[in-house]
Amino acid sequence: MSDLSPCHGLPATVVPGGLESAPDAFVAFCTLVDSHRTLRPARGTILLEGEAVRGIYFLASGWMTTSKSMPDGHRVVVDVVLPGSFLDPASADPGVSSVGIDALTDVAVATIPRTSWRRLLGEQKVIREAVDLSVAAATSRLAERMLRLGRGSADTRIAYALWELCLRSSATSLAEGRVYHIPMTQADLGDFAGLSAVHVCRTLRRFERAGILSASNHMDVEIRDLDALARVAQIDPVSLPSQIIPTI
Amino acid sequence: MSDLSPCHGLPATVVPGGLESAPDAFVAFCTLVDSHRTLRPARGTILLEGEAVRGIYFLASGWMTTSKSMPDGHRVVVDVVLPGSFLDPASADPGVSSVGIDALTDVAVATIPRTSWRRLLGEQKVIREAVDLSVAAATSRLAERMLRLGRGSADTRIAYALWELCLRSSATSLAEGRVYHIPMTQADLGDFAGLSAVHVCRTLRRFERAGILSASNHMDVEIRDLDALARVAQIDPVSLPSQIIPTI
DNA sequence: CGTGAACTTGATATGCCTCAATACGAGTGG
DNA sequence: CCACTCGTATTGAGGCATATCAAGTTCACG
Repeated sequence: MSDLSPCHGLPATVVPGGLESAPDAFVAFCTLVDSHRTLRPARGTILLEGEAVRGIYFLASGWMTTSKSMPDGHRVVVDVVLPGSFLDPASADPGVSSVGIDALTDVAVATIPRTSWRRLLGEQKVIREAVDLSVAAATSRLAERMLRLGRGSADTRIAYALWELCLRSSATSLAEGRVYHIPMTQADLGDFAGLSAVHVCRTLRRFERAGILSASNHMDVEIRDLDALARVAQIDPVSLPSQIIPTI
Repeated sequence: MSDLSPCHGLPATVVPGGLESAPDAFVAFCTLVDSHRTLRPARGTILLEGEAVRGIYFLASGWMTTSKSMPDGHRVVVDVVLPGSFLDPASADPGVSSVGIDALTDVAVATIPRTSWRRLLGEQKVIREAVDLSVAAATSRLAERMLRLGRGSADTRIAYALWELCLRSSATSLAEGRVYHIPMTQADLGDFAGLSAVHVCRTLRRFERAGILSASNHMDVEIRDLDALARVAQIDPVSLPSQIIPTI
């Protein structure tokens, strides 16, 4: 869906797929993004839950999370945001954010004022379509994870989380023996999967003993038994990718 | 957000708010909806998870659910759909539904082909905006419930579910002593809140003994202690409505 | 080295699920 | 009018999975 492309001689910008074939839209998009691009450090807060929203976000590089918390302090990572993604944090009230945004790694992110954004969407049909597709994918992803949060065991939740992040973070498809890195602590992963950090750790160890995967060195993951992982995650490996990952 | 309005002399249609002030859009919308309107019986299946999607749905009357299931049979109600709502069941693959759709009550629902729908959105800015707002509200709602599914106790989940459904189903605001009906079984509510039907029952009884609410006669609910319910649900009664309910 | 963040592992408590039995209410047919 | 049935709700008993608390380890970084 996304492609690493140079953009106006500035540092490489990830742009939504499909734009290569529409030079007008491509240029308009890059101009807008580049004029609002900022850098933020890893582990920094980008937007607080309930805070005023200045516009939509486009993540050019790095990983971010959107999250929500309850008064008792419990937190859930609503979604993990990867490079090339749009993010509209607005709730039903367009001026109020429904989620908090945090940087997992150093990030380059553009905050695009809503008016400019709306204008661009009105003028460039290709971009409007890319955004609509991206929204559909995000919703499908939320639903998929909501299913596991609501009804899955800890095993299922962790297995699914690892699978989803592997799928999304790598252009190439999932394969046994593949090693990938997730820039999240076990506590983050717990908030993502609805588990305590301690139980994330136990579950990972159990997977490791069962020969399903290995996870070490701050979440370098190697999947050892793809079938077993799919079974535990309750995933259909064939249909899942096309449902949660937008295709060009 | 929605309003009961006569439409072309056909049975009353609920249309998105804001359209009254834009006669063109209003007529175009009603024409499209009415030409695709069908009636479905309560408890009937409208679309299966993974099935081919013919278009977007507009619910004119009645209640529906969107849901997902895991291979082991566990199910989650992703969202409850109320009259006046749009629903695009598409996943990242626009031809495949990410959720199943079921009727809770008798419903009047229009399945609008994606091409007609896209044309309407392109031509009528008001409708495009109403849809965008409705999508933002739905996403915010999902996030809010995801938080409780992932991290809340059974008490929190049920209290939140009841609060959300009361908020959304009544034009007037929440008030102590208000009685409202939820056309769902305890099993449905369990799938909505990520709990077994048995535990839904126990939780409701416990709430009743604690004087928080009464629920009888297949989910006629009366809220007796609004503050307690908000506390249990971990809700801010002031800010929640504007975040999950689109305003005209 | 010293410090702090992240991870690991153990012990304990409890919240929720599952199974099972029973009760209730609406609709149906005799 | 009653008997039957089916879906739904209620209540009890028991077990397991996960949270929480606590102690200890490892590792990166000063």
